[in-house]
Amino acid sequence: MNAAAQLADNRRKLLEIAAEEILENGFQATSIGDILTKSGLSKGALYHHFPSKLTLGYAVFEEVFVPECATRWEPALNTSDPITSISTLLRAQVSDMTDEMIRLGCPINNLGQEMSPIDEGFRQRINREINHWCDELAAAFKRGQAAGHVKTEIDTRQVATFFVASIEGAIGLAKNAQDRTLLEACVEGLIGYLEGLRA
Amino acid sequence: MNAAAQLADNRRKLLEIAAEEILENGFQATSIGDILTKSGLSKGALYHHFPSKLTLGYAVFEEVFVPECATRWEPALNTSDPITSISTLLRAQVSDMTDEMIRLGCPINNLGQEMSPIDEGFRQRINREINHWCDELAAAFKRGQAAGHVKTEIDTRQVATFFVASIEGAIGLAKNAQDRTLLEACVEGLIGYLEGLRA
DNA sequence: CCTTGAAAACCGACCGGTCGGTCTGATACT
DNA sequence: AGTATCAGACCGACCGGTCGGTTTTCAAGG
Repeated sequence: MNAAAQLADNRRKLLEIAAEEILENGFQATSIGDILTKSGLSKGALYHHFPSKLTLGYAVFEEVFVPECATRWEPALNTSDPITSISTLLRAQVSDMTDEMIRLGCPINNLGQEMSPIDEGFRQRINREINHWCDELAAAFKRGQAAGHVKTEIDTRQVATFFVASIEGAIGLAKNAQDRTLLEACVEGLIGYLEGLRA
Repeated sequence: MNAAAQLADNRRKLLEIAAEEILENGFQATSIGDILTKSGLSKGALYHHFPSKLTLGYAVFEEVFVPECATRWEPALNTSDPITSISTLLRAQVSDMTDEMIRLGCPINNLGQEMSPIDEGFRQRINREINHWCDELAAAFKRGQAAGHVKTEIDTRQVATFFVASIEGAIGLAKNAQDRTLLEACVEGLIGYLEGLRA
């Protein structure tokens, strides 16, 4: 491996291990020392790549959590029949979730709940991302309306917001209970709601 | 004030200040030192009443957060027309929420999201409480069915679970955005869903 | 092809400070 | 006198972050 690749590799390793630790313990309770031990790298290496713990946290959010999430949801958005495609993806995502994922919940929402009230940098990043999802979802519903699959009288943006809230709430409930059946129940409730929006 | 009353008073003061700190910073990031400073009491006093920080946290949950929450929701549950009474209470609760409450979110859900994956004691307490809400809500819907106000074909327990998840998710979204209009939008979405359950 | 020099990358001992928790007394009530 | 109720000095562990020094890399000059 050449030097540039090694360099990028070390940075990536730090990011991914930090992501694991943050997902498991939250940002504040994540220890730099633990990240170093797990990665086998030194404190010098970490602080060479990231000027502070906070900066590392922002990078984890933007370079690990957000892309992960985008990959997961994109397939459902570019269709003319969003209610069907979203319902299908929803069920598939839930049944694909490991018990570990149930236990840990949504990385982005976790971070938001922990950090939004106490760090404006996190808050803005997370808020921007959630708005982005709502926008995309609302656009998908609008396309559904144009294609005649979705009732025209609904406020697409409001429906999108309610959808995101319900999903995040459902993941949170299942995380507390460590019980995927809770998540399944909520998803069926949500799908029932969506079906009510069909034209 | 006699001695016994003073004693109980000190314990209560510690509980309430600890509750404020936990709500603001989360449990792990809450410092015993800060609680002592704010209360004007000493470390000796705190560790006389509570053997550990964790025990204090459990007590805050059971003696502050849970009763607060119960007071807030009980009025909507003992009626024959739950959809109407819940919708009314929901709108009232949201418009009564201060900006501070929007910023901080739901104490119980906050604690659950932070502590459930890493402390079984918190997890069980929180899970028990959430189950209790779902039970009460489901019972209210059942009474609504018996009174002919709610569709008989719905699974009341599933609806109750979805309801709780959506509320918690909505509070979480509004907390991230620090924007009560998000909460209002979600509540209208949820009320729309409930209206669809009318017999 | 080799040497060289400076910059990039990395190392880990160390720092001040904070943490939760303990312990020894002092005080006040019974 | 004896016991419940503190007060606060103190403890070791750990925290994020710094810093002086070492190694690696790589282009330029010969």
